[in-house]
Amino acid sequence: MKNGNKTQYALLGALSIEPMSGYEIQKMMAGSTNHFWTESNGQIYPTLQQLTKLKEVSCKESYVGAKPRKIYTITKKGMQKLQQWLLQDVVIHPARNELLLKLFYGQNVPPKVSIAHIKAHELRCIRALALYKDIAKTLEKMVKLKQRPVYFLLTVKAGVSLVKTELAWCKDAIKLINKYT
Amino acid sequence: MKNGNKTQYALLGALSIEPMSGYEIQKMMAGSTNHFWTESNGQIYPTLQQLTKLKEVSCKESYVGAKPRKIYTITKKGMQKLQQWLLQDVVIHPARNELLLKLFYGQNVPPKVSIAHIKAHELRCIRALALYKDIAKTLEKMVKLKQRPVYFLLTVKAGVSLVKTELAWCKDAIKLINKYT
DNA sequence: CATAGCATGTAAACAGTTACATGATTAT
DNA sequence: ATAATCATGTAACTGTTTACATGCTATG
Repeated sequence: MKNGNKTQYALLGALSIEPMSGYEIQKMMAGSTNHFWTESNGQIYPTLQQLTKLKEVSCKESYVGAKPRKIYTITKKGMQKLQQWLLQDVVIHPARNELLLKLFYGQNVPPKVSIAHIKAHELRCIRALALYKDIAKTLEKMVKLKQRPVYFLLTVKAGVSLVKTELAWCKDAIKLINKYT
Repeated sequence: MKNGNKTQYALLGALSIEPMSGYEIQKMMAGSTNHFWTESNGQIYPTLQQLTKLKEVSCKESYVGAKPRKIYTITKKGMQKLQQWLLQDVVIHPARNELLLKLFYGQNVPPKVSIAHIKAHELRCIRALALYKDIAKTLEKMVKLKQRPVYFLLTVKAGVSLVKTELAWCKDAIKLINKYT
């Protein structure tokens, strides 16, 4: 596990909130970080084992009936590693947007094809926006009551405003295609 | 080379504009698709060889002095493959945003750390915006004169509006942190 | 008793970057 | 001369997803 591996930091971060099992980390991420970070279980389980070996997390098995659950807790060493990473400059890694790639080469197909791609994207955005707005509203109240740190709210707000911008761009883009093809 | 490999489509698309060498494809992408798509030379050269084997591009060596340059041209077969891909629904692959990940776990470090990350992002955005705006202005004129398809303009406009939104979000985010920590 | 969800894990295949290697050409 | 850039390519490493395998538990 090299230093560039970000899965480890995502997991340490999750465990900095509270002790969790691998499965719970997955569910937690699905409901909160999914729009800017995902991890597959093929990454989560091996990485948790590696972090255990490095003593950056500790593992306690608890049983619900005969069913074992491994609850991981971040250690002091793990916490220090997480903090050290948080202090470092953000590393930008190039984005890949398949929609924009297809539109860029849209000249090779009829305009209605590109318009259909944009309309499909509009739908995805509308769905995402509804989701984020609910989460943002709830978080906003909790932040004001100091029941939750402001940091979660920031990321949701980023999601909301970016999706709104994309929606406006979709409308604009369709108009442009209709006008100039 | 499986069907999911998108590098091949990015290259076929590039060659649908005009015949180019691998090096020129790289340069072209650096100046136009970089904000939504990049390819490294470790991907470009092998993929061009595979596409040649599949007869989706043809290769002609030209010499500038003793220096060989391989100019690739898209074939009918390659064009059909590109079009078929353009017709297919856009496949969304999960985004990864390290800035938002670090902010999400910002509770573990002093607020000034998160604010510094956001300010660094602001700088990146300002630089990107200046770049995109120039390109957008030029393209806009060319589109109106029908000297260039509208599709390039769409992707730059997406870049401009997203970066503007990010800039506004940065200001908002810093205010929120200052208020609630 | 079947099905969905809980829970953990592995292996294979694929994707992608980085560093290295090579050598010509152009500009200073 | 020497540095930068043009130009092509390979190999090693790392990262990531997908599909598979396993088996328990709760619900209708």
